[in-house]
Amino acid sequence: MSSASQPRRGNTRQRIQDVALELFSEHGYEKTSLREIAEQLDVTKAALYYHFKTKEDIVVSLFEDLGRPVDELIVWAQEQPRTLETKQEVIRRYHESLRSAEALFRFMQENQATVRDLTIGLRFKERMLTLYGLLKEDDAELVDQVRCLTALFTMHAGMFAMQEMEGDPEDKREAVLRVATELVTAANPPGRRPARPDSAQTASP
Amino acid sequence: MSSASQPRRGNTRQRIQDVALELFSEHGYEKTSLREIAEQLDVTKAALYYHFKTKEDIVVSLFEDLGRPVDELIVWAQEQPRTLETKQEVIRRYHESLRSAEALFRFMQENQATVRDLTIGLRFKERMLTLYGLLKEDDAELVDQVRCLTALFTMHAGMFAMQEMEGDPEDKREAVLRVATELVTAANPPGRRPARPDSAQTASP
Amino acid sequence: MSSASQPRRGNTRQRIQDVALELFSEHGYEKTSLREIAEQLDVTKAALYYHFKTKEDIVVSLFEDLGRPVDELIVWAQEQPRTLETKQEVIRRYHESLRSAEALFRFMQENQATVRDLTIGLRFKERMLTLYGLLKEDDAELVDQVRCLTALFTMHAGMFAMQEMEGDPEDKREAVLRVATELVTAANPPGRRPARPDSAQTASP
Amino acid sequence: MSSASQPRRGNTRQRIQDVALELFSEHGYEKTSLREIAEQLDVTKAALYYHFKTKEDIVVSLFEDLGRPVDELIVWAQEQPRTLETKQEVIRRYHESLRSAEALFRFMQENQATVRDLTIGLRFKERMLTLYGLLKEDDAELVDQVRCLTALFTMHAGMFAMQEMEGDPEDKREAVLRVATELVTAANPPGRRPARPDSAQTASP
DNA sequence: GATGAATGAGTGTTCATTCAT
DNA sequence: GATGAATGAACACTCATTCAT
Repeated sequence: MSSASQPRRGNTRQRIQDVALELFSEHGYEKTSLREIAEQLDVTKAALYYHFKTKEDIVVSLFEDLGRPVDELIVWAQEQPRTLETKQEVIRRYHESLRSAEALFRFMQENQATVRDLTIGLRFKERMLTLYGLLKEDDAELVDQVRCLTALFTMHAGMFAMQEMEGDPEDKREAVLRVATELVTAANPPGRRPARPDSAQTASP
Repeated sequence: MSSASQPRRGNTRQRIQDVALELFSEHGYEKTSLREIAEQLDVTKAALYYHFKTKEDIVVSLFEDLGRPVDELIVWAQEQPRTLETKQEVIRRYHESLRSAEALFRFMQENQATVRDLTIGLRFKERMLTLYGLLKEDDAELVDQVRCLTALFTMHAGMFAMQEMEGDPEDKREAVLRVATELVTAANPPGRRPARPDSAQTASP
Repeated sequence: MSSASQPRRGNTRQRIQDVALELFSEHGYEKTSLREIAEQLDVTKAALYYHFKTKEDIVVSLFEDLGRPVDELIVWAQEQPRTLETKQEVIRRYHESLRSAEALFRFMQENQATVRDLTIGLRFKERMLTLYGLLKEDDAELVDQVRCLTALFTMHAGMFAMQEMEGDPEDKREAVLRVATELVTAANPPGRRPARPDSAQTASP
Repeated sequence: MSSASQPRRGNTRQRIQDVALELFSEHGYEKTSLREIAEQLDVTKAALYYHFKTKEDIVVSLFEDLGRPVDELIVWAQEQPRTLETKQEVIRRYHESLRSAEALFRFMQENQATVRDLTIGLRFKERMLTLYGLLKEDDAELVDQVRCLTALFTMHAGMFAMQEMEGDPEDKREAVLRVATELVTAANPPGRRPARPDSAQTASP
């Protein structure tokens, strides 16, 4: 029942994360200063330091909080049989995770040079490599390796690039998902014969 | 007959570009200071300002010098009939341009948030959109639009991601090219029936 | 009961203003660097920026704080009948204001070229024009207009030039006031006949 | 026969002075950089150094070239009997000198803080004191000293302030001259009784 | 008579961070 | 749970000046 205008009690940490993520993903990490964040929240810079040890720490917390679904997805996938269906499901779930943490992924996509130097850079890279490992065959040919990588990148880069195009957002999202699925399917031929992308609809069994 | 100790030759501008590009692409634009660049060249910061009006101006000059081949490619493509063969050739040539300006494209790929705020951000975006327009059919379906975008992104992102994997660099490059070609081919079906990605070999005429 | 070594009191802002005004009026605005100001205060440059947004902002604050009496004088004068007595009183009070903000006016007098480009340049000019408007008749002849302007300038320029001459400061001040009063009196003839400067003693009724 | 567009032969020194004076008087000495001057002349900064040893040297040369008439006036005046008529003539001639070197005097008027630190600062001050000495009686009372000073300042400050007012420039100039003459006349009473400013028309002998 | 290339010392400004309160 | 006041290190940039050519 608290009035809307007054600063809410215990949610400052969350509000910092929200504002920080918005600014980081909009202007970039380096170009977003703690002063800006503080001003937008109408607190002092020092207040940020009560909740986070450093600027980098804010990013780490965002990565951990918003990236959790992906980690869970990885854990799940590692318990599954490595069939094509599993892989398609990985794509589908990853696509869903991206949607719910869009700003974070946009930030990581557009600030790669920066992120690389941050502590999470390594963790992010490892995560991507793990996902990649889940998608490709162990003895996959080079072209199929590229297909798997591309499947992942499509979802990252594609989504943001698509945003500026016309069309219903849901439709665009689905198109991206379909191409990613297609790629992963093509990269995982049944036995020795490559699967037909056509047969790789988004439809789940 | 110039002494070896004083390199007061006319190549300073070029040397600045080289070092700057190396540092920009390695540590990012914001994290590379003009002091670093100057120190690595063993000149003063002020010397940089003799050759370039601002830090941003260095990037602009790099973009203009190294990006010229792509602009020429675009001019060429616009004069060609918009057949599948032309599009495949666009991919091939673009792939080749990327190779010769690898550091620049890595920089632009990994510093998107920064580049967006630079003057060249807009120009780069326009260039990508033009290329994209050259690849896709006018009335292409959403999925085919995504395929074309992905073809381009694969070459950008894929190349850098691949670098860290094992295998012969030339082989990897070729695999990337093949997937990109495949995607563009699939996005440009003959008549009304969409082509199967599988049938989209790199096969040249 | 605070220890003598750390002057971390709440007067820093004021101290910055004091030192800045002293240096600005002594060496000029451009030739006074923030480093100098900071050093003289034994704080860092960054501390200045905690209290003032920019270098110019320091000047603005000085102008606003020290110039207030003049603004009040203007408000007062605008409520009075526009008689010769009022005008003489304006001169007297303005003369008094100059005394209490001597350094500021010296700064503005000696850095006109600089001040013109500052935000306060316009405000200062407007203030002078308002004062001028309060002194002169609406349909004053050119010569009388010049007399009013000169009355004001005498107080500005005269006071600083006089400082270097010998004689009791109070006497010099009074002489300046007398000439200014004389000029304004001459510029405001009773009816059609110009008043005799002689009759314009500083003596108030 | 030289075309108007091409840089004329031997007049570069003069052109530098012209441009420099214009910029100095418009933006101030410190805010005018040699780069600006060079750019406006379409030569390099180094070219300026062929003609002038330092930036300050440009000002010195301006002061010497444009201020010569005043020095000549002083020489002339020192040979004259120190009568009121001579003094009035000094005012008249000084007024004329100001007109022909308007930009220089505007510069010196508006950059006093700067000029004070320049070599010419002292020379200018001495010149003013000499003029002042020529105008006032040896045993003049304080008020009369102020009148003489004001006479000089009116011509400096008044002229620039008047410029922004409406009215025929020549008329304004004459009004300034008249007030200055009036002041000097009032400061030089016949016998022991002070003259009335009123009786101090610009009337020439 | 002038340029091309450079320097050294400085400028105002911003930043992430600290800490006593 | 947060602030007020400050710091140290850095930054992009500008300036007057120099000198070999």
